[in-house]
Amino acid sequence: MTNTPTRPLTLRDVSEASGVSEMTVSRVLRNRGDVSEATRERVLKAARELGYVPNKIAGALASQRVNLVGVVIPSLSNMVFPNVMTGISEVLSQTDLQPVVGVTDYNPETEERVLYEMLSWRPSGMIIAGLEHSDAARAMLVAAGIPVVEIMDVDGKCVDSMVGISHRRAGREMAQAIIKQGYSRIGFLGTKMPMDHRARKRFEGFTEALAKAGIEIADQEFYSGGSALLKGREMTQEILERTPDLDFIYYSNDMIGAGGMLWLLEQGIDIPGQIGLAGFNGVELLDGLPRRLATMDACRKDIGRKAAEIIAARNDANAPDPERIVELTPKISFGDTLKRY
Amino acid sequence: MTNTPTRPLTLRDVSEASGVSEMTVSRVLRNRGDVSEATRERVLKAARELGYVPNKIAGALASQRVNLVGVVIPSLSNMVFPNVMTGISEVLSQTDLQPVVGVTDYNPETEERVLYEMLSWRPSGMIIAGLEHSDAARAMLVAAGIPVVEIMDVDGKCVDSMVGISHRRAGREMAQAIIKQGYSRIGFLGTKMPMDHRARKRFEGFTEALAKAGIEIADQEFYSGGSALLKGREMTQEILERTPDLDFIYYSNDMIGAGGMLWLLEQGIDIPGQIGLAGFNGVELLDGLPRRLATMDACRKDIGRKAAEIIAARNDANAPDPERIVELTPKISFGDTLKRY
DNA sequence: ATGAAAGCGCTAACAT
DNA sequence: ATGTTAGCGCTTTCAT
Repeated sequence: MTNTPTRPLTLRDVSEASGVSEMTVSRVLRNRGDVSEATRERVLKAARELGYVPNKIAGALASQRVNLVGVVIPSLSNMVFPNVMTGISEVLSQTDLQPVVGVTDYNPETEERVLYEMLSWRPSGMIIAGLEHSDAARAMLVAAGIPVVEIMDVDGKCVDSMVGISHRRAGREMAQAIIKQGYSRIGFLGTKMPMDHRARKRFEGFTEALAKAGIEIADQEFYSGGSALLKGREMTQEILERTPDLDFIYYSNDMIGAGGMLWLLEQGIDIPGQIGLAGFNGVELLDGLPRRLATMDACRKDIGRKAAEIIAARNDANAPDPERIVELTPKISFGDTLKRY
Repeated sequence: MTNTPTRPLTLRDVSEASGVSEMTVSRVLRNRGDVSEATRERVLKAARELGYVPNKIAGALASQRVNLVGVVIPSLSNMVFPNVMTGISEVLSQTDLQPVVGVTDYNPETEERVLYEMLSWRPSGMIIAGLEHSDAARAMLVAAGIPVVEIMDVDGKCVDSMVGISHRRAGREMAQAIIKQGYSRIGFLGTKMPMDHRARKRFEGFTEALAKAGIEIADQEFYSGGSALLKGREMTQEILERTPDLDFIYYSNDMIGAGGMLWLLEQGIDIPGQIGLAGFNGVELLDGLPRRLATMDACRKDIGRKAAEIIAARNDANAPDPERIVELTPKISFGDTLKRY
């Protein structure tokens, strides 16, 4: 503030400026231990006037404590993970912990690298999307010796703890609801992402439940890249040209579902009478569409919140040990695109 | 890998396991200095088998170098900043620098806190959205003595460098295009966010250009919260009930513009004949809508890329000094909702 | 090509 | 209530 330092300021600078030992300055700045109000103010004043910003690197090394929580997610380009982040932030902001985000692009090697980088900062906890990781990644997570919460999915084994929904079950339940409403010529449109294990599990659950009712997917197609809304529009047209007698389309996410819905409405097709539609996610973004798409909420914010609570509890010596496995249960919203009795 | 350590591993552990001094282990792990191939391999093997992850905290303290770049942005809940992040990541991934994201929720106090936290980790550079910051925040940025790039906006003074577009000009140019096409009863629908200075500047540029043509905004309204698409729908209905003779609506972002468009199409209103529409941002997300909304690309990814390039160059002693001020120039896409000759 | 010593800027633990 | 000492786990620098 007073001058432009060429060298970053240290505790020592504040100590000298205030005439108080480094240790006491440190105490004041961290609100730790007893410090008289007088010294306290002198120190604060000096720190403020110098524009001192503590060096957390040194602090972390000395205290062996880092108030960072690593969050490893596959993508930021749909609303799913930002919503999860919101839940995480809401909870962590009540503690002294801070989230640090890393993005993997659904790439296992990138995930490994991101994880390695994060762990090398010795965070207090780790939140990571999915249950599928390379052996090396899993080994790192174990060796880190910190609380690890794997999120989004509970269909599998976790390293330490997990919070999520069963995507297999989600797929199954949607299939059951569709069958129950009398649909039988069912198509599927999804993303071509071999590494999106949750989408895969939903699809598996979906086909499995159909099979149990003696129904097979009548047609299906997978896309990659491009605007989801546009892809939904295009693919819906294509699949119906190829298989005109479909009476239902299940989409792997709400965005392509919305694209399909808009196209069908333009064609004057009766939804959900002539053809029914459902997506997945419960994207608030789409609330303003002409019809509400049938969907299933993935509990994104709750997942983030719960995961952060687990990390926070495990970092708090006084807190009771939290549950290690938390399964949330999404429910179907029928919206306007899935018949109901 | 071999056993589950209760204490994090250190260089010393690798040193002992490989029978090589800590210093040499450090050299191997960082690919620095001359190390014989033989020792090199012994060290790598030991490190791998132990599952050693270096402690960057100690490394950073000793070397006085942190390969982190702080990125401070207001929000993750629309696609704008994720797009910026993509550009930043693309460039930084070619260097040894890593982005660390902080979110301010358009709140100056939060921004100050996030900034303080980040700077306390002594990052190698800082990218921060906007030119408007509290005095304290600005002082911290200056005192940090690191490259700082303020992004998104160039209408103002920067601390150190800036990359963005002129939102005032963007608003002006949209107004001029609208006038040129003969529209004259113009309404505005926007977000109520006093801290979104860029939206404010666009609005100011817009009204200013209208004024120059002797036109005043015929009606306007601001909203906050909720689904943008839905708000666009509702507000469009409201503004037209209140002011039925509007022949154009300018929206502060594409999402509410899309909501408005959908509603107008449902009403059977002729777009862009009876009423023209324009938004702002160029959201790819919306490509699949029945009509393409007129808009202006905010150059989000390029802004991220350019900002990261500046940081990277300034961290590279061999690189030439980059330009400190970069103004990108968005252009209008007329889409299907703004008449053209 | 390898090692030894010093110290980065803090905080824990122990005085006083 | 305040100060002193000894590291935290690395890297820099200087030997060898």
